[in-house]
Amino acid sequence: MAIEHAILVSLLEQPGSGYELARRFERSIGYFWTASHQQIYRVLKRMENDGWVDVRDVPQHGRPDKKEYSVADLGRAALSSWLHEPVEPESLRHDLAVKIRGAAFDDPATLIGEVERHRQAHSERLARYLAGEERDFTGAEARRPAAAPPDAGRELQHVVLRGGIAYERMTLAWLDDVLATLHRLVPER
Amino acid sequence: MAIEHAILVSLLEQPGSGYELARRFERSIGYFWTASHQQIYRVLKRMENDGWVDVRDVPQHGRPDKKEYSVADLGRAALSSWLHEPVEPESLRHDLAVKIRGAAFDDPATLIGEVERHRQAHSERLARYLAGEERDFTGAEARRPAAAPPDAGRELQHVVLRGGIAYERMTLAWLDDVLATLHRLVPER
DNA sequence: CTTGCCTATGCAACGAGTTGCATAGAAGGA
DNA sequence: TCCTTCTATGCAACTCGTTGCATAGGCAAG
Repeated sequence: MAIEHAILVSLLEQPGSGYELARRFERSIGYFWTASHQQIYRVLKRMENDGWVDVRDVPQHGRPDKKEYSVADLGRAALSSWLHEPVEPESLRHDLAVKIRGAAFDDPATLIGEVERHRQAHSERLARYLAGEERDFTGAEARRPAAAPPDAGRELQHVVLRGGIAYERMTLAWLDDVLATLHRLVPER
Repeated sequence: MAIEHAILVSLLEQPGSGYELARRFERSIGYFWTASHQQIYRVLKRMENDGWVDVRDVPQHGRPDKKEYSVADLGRAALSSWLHEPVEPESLRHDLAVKIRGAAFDDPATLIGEVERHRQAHSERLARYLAGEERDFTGAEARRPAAAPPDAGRELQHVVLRGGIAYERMTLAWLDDVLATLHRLVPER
């Protein structure tokens, strides 16, 4: 119900093509909302028909032309009205949790490798988030003169990123808990 | 890709009807995997056709008869093979994060009420989880004689619940961070 | 020179999930 | 008495998201 809105936000932060949006969804925006390029193209077309976005053909040399999308007035209005209506607090879809409870009816040892894999993946995500934070928010380069006006967009992007960091840290701690529990249940004789 | 597996785990823990499963999905299992009754009935029918579950008609007095499902050998095998194959580390779908970044292009003040609502909902979830932990795992009633064999299923259910608790605590702390950030951006003059 | 990757856009088919509606008897409160 | 809630099962329509495939030029490595 909200891919449109994620795209609107991303295009407001920076206009771009479907392809560029797809890459952003692999990075910043995608940290808390994923989308494949097929889906993005389909939704962009619908948004164009609804007058939410404007398109501009951008010829390029050495690579295919692209269509640069930007947010139209109708799109801005749609985003605004969505921001004013309540959304449900999210609920988790956690395959791994199902597997862990399922392990009671199988050999818990088979899960150890899987949990370690997830731990690795989350550890890499955390490293990426922290690098992004250092680069964009807390690094020396990122610091601006004290007189500069506080930038609401920057502040809000940062607090969302802090959420991602907190999530990954919590998940890593939990996965360690899971591993300790599994090792207790499977004493390697 | 895994509602079937969540149902199999739930039925292995305790056989039951579609209606009972739907209620479990509102409680324990549903803490990390949600499903509506319509979906559950549809999937149960498919699982029955595939021979993953057995059905038994249970006549009741004073209320409609029910169909009690239990896991068949094929279902157990399907669960086992799923447990042995890797799943992708989950990625978040967080409407609120999109809204927060979107607030940069609208009035951030409108979000404060929404964030407080989410805070309230997560606070209630945490209270429910903690009550469940006290009741089933750490309470005096729950304690069993030291000589009792360690129950793998119980241990695994508990570590999953600890994950839910950690998630809610982390989310509450983050929402406080978000609220502080929003109040900083909207100094109520 | 061929193989594979990167940019760039898109269709078609399928599967998963949501929303709305329907049925039906029993129990309990206004 | 009527209205709502609870138990219990299910269909139909729709939207959302994934997977597989297709096209096509440029660029770099082997």
